Amino acid sequence: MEEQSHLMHTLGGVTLAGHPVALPVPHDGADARNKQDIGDILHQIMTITDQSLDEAQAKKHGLNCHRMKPALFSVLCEIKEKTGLSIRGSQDEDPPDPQLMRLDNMLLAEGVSGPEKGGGAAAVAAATAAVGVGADNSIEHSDYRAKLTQIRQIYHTELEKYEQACNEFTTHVMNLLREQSRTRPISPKEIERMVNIIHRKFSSIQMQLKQSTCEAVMILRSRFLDARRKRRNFSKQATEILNEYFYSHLSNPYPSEEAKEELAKKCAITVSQVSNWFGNKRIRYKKNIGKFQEEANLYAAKTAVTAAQAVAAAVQNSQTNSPATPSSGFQMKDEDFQLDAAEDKNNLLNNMFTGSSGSYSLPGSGDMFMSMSSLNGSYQPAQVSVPGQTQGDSIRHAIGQSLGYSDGLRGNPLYSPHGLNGNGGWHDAVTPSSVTSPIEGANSVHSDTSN
DNA sequence: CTTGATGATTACAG
DNA sequence: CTGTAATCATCAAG
Repeated sequence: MEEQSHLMHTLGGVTLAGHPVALPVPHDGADARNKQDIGDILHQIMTITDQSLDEAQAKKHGLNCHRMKPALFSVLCEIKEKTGLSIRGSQDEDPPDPQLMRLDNMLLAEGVSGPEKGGGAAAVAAATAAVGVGADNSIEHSDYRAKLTQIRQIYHTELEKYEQACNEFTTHVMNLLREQSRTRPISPKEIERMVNIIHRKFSSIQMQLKQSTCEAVMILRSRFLDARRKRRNFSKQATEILNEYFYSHLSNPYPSEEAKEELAKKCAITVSQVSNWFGNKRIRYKKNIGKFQEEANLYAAKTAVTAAQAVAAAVQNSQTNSPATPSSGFQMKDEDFQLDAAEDKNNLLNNMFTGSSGSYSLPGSGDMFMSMSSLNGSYQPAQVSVPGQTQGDSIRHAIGQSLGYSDGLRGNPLYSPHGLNGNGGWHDAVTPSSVTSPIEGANSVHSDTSN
C-alpha cells in the first residue's frame, strides 16, 4: 500500500484509487511466493522515480532487459485479467453538465468568454457609443467596462493556466503510462481513460473558476445597476434642448424614433433617457399644467426667437429687440426642428399682428385657455402670482412682450396645452382642441394649479 | 434636515 | 413594444 500511495503522489495527487494505474495487489492465497518475487520487482519499478535520472534510466534498462521480464509481463497480464480491472465500459462519457452550460452561456452573454476581442468588447463599445461622449453615464459605463475587462482578463489568464497545467499533466501522465506499459500491460484505452479522468478533474476546477467569475460579474452588474439608479441630473443644456422640443411640439410631444436619436445625440444622453424624459415630462406637465405655464411661455418664446431671429428682427422693425436671449448656445440644427420652429414662428408672428388668436394652428396656442375663459370669463391662470392681464386686446401686446422676455408674459395664454383633451390625452395636432368636458377640464386644471 | 425637482423603474394597458 | 401612472431614490436649494 505504501507503494501505491507513493505512486499516486508522483502523479500529482490525483486520486487513482481503484483505477488500473494503481497496481493490482494480488489477493492473499495460493501464489504467495510468486507475490514475493513480483513484489521485489514492483518495488524496483516503483522506486524508479526516486532515483536520479541516469540511475533510473539504467535501472529501467536493466529491468527491461531482465530475463524474467516477459514472464513478469505475462504474470501482470494475468493478474490484471483476474482482478477484473481491465477496462470494460470506458466510454462513460458524462453528458454536458447543465450547470456548466448555464455558466458558459452567461459568461458568453456577458462577453467574458467567447471571442477575445470581439463579443464583450464590441458590446461594451456599442453601449458606450449609445451613451455618447462626455455624459456622466459614459463614465459609469467605462467604469463598468474596465471592471468587466479586468474580470475577463483574470478569467482568461486563469483559464489558460489551467489548460496549460492540464496539458502538461496529461502529457506527463501519458508519458509515464507509456513508459510503464513496457513493464506492465496498459492498453491505449486505459491511457485514454486516464486522460479523460484528468480532464474531468481539471474541468471541475474550471467550473469553479467559471462559477466565481459569474459571481464576480453578477456583483459588478448589481453594483452597476445600483449606480445607474443613482441618478445624475442632465446638463442644463440638455434639459434646455429637451424642453425646447417639448414645448415646440406641445400639441403632440411624442418625438419619433429619429427625433429621439437626434435629441439624444444633442443632449449626450441615451435614447431611452430621452424617452424617460418625455414620459416624465408629459405626465408631469399634464398633471400640473399651471406649474409649467411659465416654462412653456419661456421656451415657446425662446423657440420663436431663436428659430427665426432674423425674421423677427425684420418684422419687429427694431421696436422690440430681444435682449440677452437665454437660449444662447442652443441652435436648431436639425431640419425637422427648424421646420417646426419656423412654422411656430410664422404662426406666432402672423397671429401676433393679425390678432386672430383663436384660429391659428400654433401648437400650444391658447385654445384651451380660450375655451376655458369663455366658460368662465374671469379665469386666470391660478398659479401665476401676477394678476393675469386682460385678455383679448392685450394678447397682441403680451406676445410682443413675450418676445422681449418681459415679465408681463407670465400668465399669458401664449402657450397652453391646446393639445390636451378632456381625458388628459393629447389630441392630434390637427384638432384645435375643443375641450370635450370643459367643466372637468377646467376643474382639474384649477385644482391642479391651486396648490 | 426638509422639500420640491427630477431621472429611473415598475406595473399595467393597448 | 410604447406610453401612462405611480413610485422610488437621489439631487440640490433653502
